Amino acid sequence: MRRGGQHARATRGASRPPPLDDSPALQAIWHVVCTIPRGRAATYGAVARAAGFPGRARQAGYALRVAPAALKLPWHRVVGAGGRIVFARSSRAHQEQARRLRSEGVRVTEGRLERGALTDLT
DNA sequence: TCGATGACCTCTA
DNA sequence: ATAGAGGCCATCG
Repeated sequence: MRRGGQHARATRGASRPPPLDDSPALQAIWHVVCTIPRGRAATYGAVARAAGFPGRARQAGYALRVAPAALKLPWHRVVGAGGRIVFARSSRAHQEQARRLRSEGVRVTEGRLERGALTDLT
């Protein structure tokens, strides 16, 4: 992928945690997403943490965003803190995510998942 | 190089 | 419950 054709190799400072744009990092996140059991959901933060990137929830979202459709990830099982669907209520993605979750037996009301649907991946 | 922009989170008030 | 401030970091113009 590498959307803009930009190439970013370089400066892997040993001072900072490993960069996310490395394929292994993306795969680690994608893998974690695959481990979320059917009928449950995990937050972006939990996914990032489980993949070895605590505090980088935002990057978990990025990983999902750039994930090849061919991977067929259960992306709908990843939600915002507190079990909130992050997409705008009016958006197509929001409805699609709610639809998929409900089809797995998860109750979704007003963009919120029922308490208990969340798993911390620990 | 910089500033803005996100499928985000946590803490305070 | 809502709002703001900080923090995080890859991408893009």
